[in-house]
Amino acid sequence: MIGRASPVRIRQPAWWVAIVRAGPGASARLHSMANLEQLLQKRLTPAFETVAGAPADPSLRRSQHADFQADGALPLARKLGRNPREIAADVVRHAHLDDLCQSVEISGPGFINLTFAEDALAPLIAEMAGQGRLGVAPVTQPDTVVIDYSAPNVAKEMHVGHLRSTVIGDAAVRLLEWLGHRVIKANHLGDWGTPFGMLIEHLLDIGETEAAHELSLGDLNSFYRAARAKFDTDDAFKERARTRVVALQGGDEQTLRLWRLLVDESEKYFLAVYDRLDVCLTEKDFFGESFYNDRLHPVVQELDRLGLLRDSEGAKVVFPQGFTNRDGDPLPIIVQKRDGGFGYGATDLAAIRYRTQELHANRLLYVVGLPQKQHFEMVFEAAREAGWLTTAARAQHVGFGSILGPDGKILRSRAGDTIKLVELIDEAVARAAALVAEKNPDLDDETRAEVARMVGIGAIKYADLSNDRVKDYVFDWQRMLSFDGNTAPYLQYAHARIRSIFRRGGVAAPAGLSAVAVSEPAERTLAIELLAFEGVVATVAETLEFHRLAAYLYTLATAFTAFYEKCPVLRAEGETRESRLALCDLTARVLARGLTLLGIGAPVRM
RNA sequence: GCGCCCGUAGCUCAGCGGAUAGAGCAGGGGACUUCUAAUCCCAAGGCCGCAGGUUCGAAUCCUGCCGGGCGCACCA
Repeated sequence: MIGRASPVRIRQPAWWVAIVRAGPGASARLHSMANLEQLLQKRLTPAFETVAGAPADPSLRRSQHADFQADGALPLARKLGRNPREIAADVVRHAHLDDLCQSVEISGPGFINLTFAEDALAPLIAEMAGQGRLGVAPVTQPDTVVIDYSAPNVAKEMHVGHLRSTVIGDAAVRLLEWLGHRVIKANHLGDWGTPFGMLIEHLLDIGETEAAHELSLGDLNSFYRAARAKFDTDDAFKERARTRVVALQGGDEQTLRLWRLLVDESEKYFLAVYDRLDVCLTEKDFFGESFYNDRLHPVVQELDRLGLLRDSEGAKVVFPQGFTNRDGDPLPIIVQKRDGGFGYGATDLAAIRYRTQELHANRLLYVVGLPQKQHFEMVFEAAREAGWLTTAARAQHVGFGSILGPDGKILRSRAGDTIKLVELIDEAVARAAALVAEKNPDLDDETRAEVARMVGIGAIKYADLSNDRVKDYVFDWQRMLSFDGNTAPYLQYAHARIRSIFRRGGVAAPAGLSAVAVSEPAERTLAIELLAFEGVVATVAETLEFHRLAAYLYTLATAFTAFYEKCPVLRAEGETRESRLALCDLTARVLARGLTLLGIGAPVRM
């Protein structure tokens, strides 16, 4: 019953890169007009093909020298035996760009610098502003995605080790659901296994009422420790615990009732934590290890029938291809232990089989720490060999690094214990409340409390999501709660500040504009940034690299600030004012949407 | 031993085949009768761990080292 984020694992820092098994289907999506890169891609690809005589990548990217640059002419030089500048010129001749670009220049060794025309940007922004979905169309072919995340252990406290899985998994749920995929949240609760013998016996010792009381208070650690202490020191207790495990696995009704009590109380507690953390997990999302109990024997039988099952030192195992141990021998997944019990390998295989064959999922995400990378590689390989993971379905280990303290070691309390998640949340909200009170004393108590909650929780989540998830990151209150830099409070403030423009001006966002002026450089920069939203969302949906979305939002907020410095809004008049108000509103909506996708609230005032 | 990950400015991090390597923080210098200064501007700060290689072009790809960390059967 050691959950996926077991402290044993978390204690050990590691940086493991997630494998992204590129399956056959990045989800199909509609071409969006509100994506400048895609527009250029569509125009340049045929031109490159014509010039090269074969499909050739235009190699488009954002540029410091123009809005975009296409570098695809350079690699063609050798292939075609021509000067790359001439190739670039040829491509430009064949590409229809007049209606999009005000300038197309060839520079350096053969870069094509592309600058959009105001007349092209104006209606695109107007169109984006007119849509609720901000230029991001729902997918045409939704995936059925199972996201396996959070995974706390029954009768054990949720601690910082569960933070990343919960936060990253929650962001994945929000993003993929928003894009129109069918998302199934799978909270792989550690609710089964040998420790339940001692936990149930301890429960009996102190009485059900007292046990329920302790657990409902969230005092899970002391409950677990007390059980553990007796188990380690009291032989009679140890024997009772062993007997109890047998009864549990044998389906003894009284034992199952007590087990259920433990699970129920723990689930209530976890739900309270999720609520405080503002994550989407509900009581319907618990798919604990015990859920697969009935499906373990069938897994063994089917592996046997397929000829994949081997006997090794008395245990039933499978040897997925391509893995060896320290002696160079094949590395097994233990399916059934020598004593007849099942290990996590069996549960994980049963879960894959269930998810692909019964839930008909075609994308499986495992938001689990990087030390388990090899384990998942092996399980995925075994599942492929068994035919449970086919080319139509893909599994992705969404791995992540550790959270470090200021000393560069795994984050712990000063006493050296793991830090409870609730304590972390309390501190974040308390710090945020102090900050908000100091910055804006005019807010009423209720608003201030609500803002503090959004800022505090947002700071924790954003600190996590704005870092490349495969790397470790340093947990630092000062930095994550700063209103400067790439932080949640900065983005939230940028959003609130825009909303205050409308409040102060007593105006509503203009609707139904056919064009939004982007003649000022700061307007142009902001417009181009806004139109990049769709591309970023699509990329992140595939890679689950949420720090890219975070970086985008920060760049957008920066672009807005520059615009706001240079371009008066309420003091402007006529069409200019309308147009700028539209830019303000659109920026605020993209910021709010982006933050929402990350699971972070965007207060309208703060 | 085999395998995997990380090493970029003083600090925290982006960039991962394209032009002079970018932010934020800290430190230096400026800008407030404000559309929220909870802000912005300027300057300074880099043998992109080291050495080879591939390429028209390498922080980015390959190989080998160095440093830090992790995994390698009945715990998940």
